[in-house]
Formats: sequence, structure tokens, C-alpha cells
Amino acid sequence: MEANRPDTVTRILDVSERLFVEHGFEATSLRMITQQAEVNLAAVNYHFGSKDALFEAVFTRRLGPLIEACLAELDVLEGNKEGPTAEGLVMTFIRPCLSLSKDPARGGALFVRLLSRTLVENHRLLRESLSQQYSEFAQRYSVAFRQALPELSLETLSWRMHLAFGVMFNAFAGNDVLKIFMRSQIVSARDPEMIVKHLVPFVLAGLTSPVQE
Amino acid sequence: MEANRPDTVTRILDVSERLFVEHGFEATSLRMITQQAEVNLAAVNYHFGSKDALFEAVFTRRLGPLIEACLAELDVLEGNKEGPTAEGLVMTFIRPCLSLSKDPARGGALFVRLLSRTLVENHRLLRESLSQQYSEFAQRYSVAFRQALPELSLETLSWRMHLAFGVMFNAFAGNDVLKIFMRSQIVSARDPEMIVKHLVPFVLAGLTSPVQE
DNA sequence: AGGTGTTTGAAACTTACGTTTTAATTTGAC
DNA sequence: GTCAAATTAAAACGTAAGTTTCAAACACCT
Repeated sequence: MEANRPDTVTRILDVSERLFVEHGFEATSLRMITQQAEVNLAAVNYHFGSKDALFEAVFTRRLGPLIEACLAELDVLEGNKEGPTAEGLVMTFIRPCLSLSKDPARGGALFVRLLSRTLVENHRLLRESLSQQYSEFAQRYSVAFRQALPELSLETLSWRMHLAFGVMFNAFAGNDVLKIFMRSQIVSARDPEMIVKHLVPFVLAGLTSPVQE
Repeated sequence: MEANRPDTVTRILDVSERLFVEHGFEATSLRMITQQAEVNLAAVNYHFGSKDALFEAVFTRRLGPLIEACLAELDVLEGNKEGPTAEGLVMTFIRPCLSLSKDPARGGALFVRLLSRTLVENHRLLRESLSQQYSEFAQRYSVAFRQALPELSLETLSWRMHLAFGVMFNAFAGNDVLKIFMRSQIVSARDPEMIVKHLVPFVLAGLTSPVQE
């Protein structure tokens, strides 16, 4: 057929990624996917086994490299003489997200939105398979943030990391709470450069704010 | 039958609220709802018309009062002589959320989670019906934050409000990004008092952080 | 008590879903 | 070119979904 038309598996993954983000897992039918991917209905079950397995495949295709990129950035940062700073740590997460968001070949910002959706939906995939698979990720960041912000108690630091990663994920996913209420939403809310420009100072301020007594 | 057993409509709403949060709109069937609510299957369509209308009813039952409570807090704050502070403004939103979260009779923290889920899922209900219905909410906060933080440019302020409301919603919804990766999640992540203790300083720091050049 | 409008109950209807099956087609090695 | 394996195509299967129907039960007013 055509030269640069991706193969069946890739076409299914690409279309699924987009549709899962747009409509969610449950509301996306295999017939929608196979129709838009221009493949036969049975192709999904043939190549992936089930709709659940397809979802996992869509997910792991992007998450693995993203985590790897963060860990690689952490390696570089920890190679420096002086210990990691909060800003340096935040950027080890921001940069891979930004890179992913700007690369259409890797799904652009789609995957971060999918990740965000899946998180909120509390999928069993995240609770079971992935949680222990990427436990190194959280472990490394926990240790590094303890070094970068030693003046914070363990409880406070855990909470701030929780809040910081939450707001970062949300920002990259383009989740705009205020858009429900506002007619004029932020026009640049999904421009990756703009995200970083405003997100990083916000997160850093929250992370490094002096503890209240 | 029993004395304090709520009527059919209320039982349906209560069960729906919980199930929509747990499984999402699409994955929650009317048969699940009517079974747990101990009402007939046809009762949903009789009282609400459709599953979509039921969802809207579940939603508006809580959102209206929550918005009203925020606006009432804003009224009080704006009645003071000196203009509103960022902290005062944040608290006008935090207090009603906290109050809702602590009140089981009003669904406790369930509704905030439903709101968060619905936001991320980008339901048409939020895009269409509710957006203009509660536009006063965003309008009032926009004006008030402009007064409280006059040194920020309009762009920066919009972004910070966007990020601040995002992290506040997320915190109250108990969305824990790191829980995918960590075995030991924050145990207190859904204790309302703990949320406020750590959330408010974080958000305030982000909102009032000096602008970078 | 009788009668009217409202609510509930049980069943069926239509549709769409994920999956399976079987045959046709294509691919790749010898 | 041939044959076996892998892939695609088309159709059907069983199930569960939202909705509708219609009769029975209930509530309320005079």
C-alpha cells in the first residue's frame, strides 16, 4: 500500500491513545478505534488480546521512556558536586514532560492527558501493574528532595511533593478547573513553553516556602 | 417502611454519587445504581428522564450550594475596609470545600472527587450547562485577585489562579499522583484538616511569589 | 369509601458492546 | 513456485446496556 503508512499495531495504538484521552476508556469502543485506524475489528483482539491489554499497551509505550528520561536527568543532577537543588529536581521532571509535550511523534501532550485521566479514574492498571514497576521513580525523587530541602519535616515534604507533582501533572495535562466557570479561558494553557514559564516558579515557591509554626 | 429511610429520589442520588465517583459515569450502569439503592430499574428514567439527566442532577445538587457558599464568603471578605488579601481569598474557597468534605450528609469528600473526575473527563455537562451558569464565580474571583495581587500582570495572575485552583481541587479530591509509583502513599492525604494545613501555605506561596524577570 | 394522579414493579425491547470463529489473503523462507 | 505461518476480513455470538411499556400498588383529596 502506501509507503509511510504505519503498520496495523501502530495505527491502533495511535488512534487508541487519542480516543482514550478524548472519551475515556469505557466510552471508547473497539469499533470506534478500528474504524478510525482503518483496520478490521478483530485486529485489536488478534494483536493485543483484549481491550484491557490494548489500554496497557497504549500506556506503557509512553510511560516507560518518560520515566527513563526523568531518571537519566536525575543521574546527571546527582553527578554534580553540590547536592541537588529543588529547582534542579523540578526541572528533571519538567524537561522530559516538556519534551514529550512538544513531540507529536510521541503523542505530544496527549499522553500526559491520558496519564492524568487514568490517575483520576483510578484504573486497576495503575494500582496493580505499574505501581511497583516504577517504584524507583518515586524512591529516587523522595531521597533527592530530602537532600534538597533538609529543613522540611518528612510529613511536610511528602505533602509538598504530593502537591507539586499534582500541579505539574495537571498543568501539562491542560486540566483547567476555571474553564468550567469562565467563558474566556487561558488561551495559552496548552502551550508547553508557557506552562513552564508560569508553572516552575509556582511549584518552586510552594516547595521552598518557609514552614509555618 | 422504615422511618428515616430517604425517599426514592434521594436514595438514587446518593448511590449514584458514590458509584459515579468510584467507577465513572460510563462504567456505572443503571442496574448497579438501582440495585444498591433498592429501587426499581425504571425509577431512574421515571424520576430523572435519562442517565444523563441523573448525572446532571447528582452534580447540581452539590455544586450550587458550594458555589453559593464561596460567594457568601466573598461577600463577607469584600465587606471589610481594606481590600481582600490573597490568603483571605484562598480561604473563601478552602472553607466551603472543607466544610463540604467534612459533612457526610452532603456527600463528604465524594462530590469534590466527582467534580475532579468530571473535569478531567471533560464532560459536555461542564462545557455546556454549567459553564455559563456559574460564570459569576470566576468573575468575582478574578476581580478580587486583581485587587489582592495588583503587582502581577494579567497573564501571570490568570496562570497562577489556574494553577492554584487546580492544585486545590486536586488536593480536596485526594488525587495522588505519586501513589502510582509509591507503595507508601501519604496516609493522611484525605484528612481534610491535613489538606488545609499543607495546602494553604503551598498555594499562597505560589500565588504571591515575586515575579521573575 | 371512592376515585384520581403518582409512583413502583416486572418484563420486554432495541441497540451496542467485546469477543470468537472461520475463511480468505498476504507474507516469507526454502 | 510452494507451502506454512502470520495477518486480515467478514460475520456471528452472547451479554449487558439504556430505555420503554403497562399493569399493580400507593397516596392523597373530597
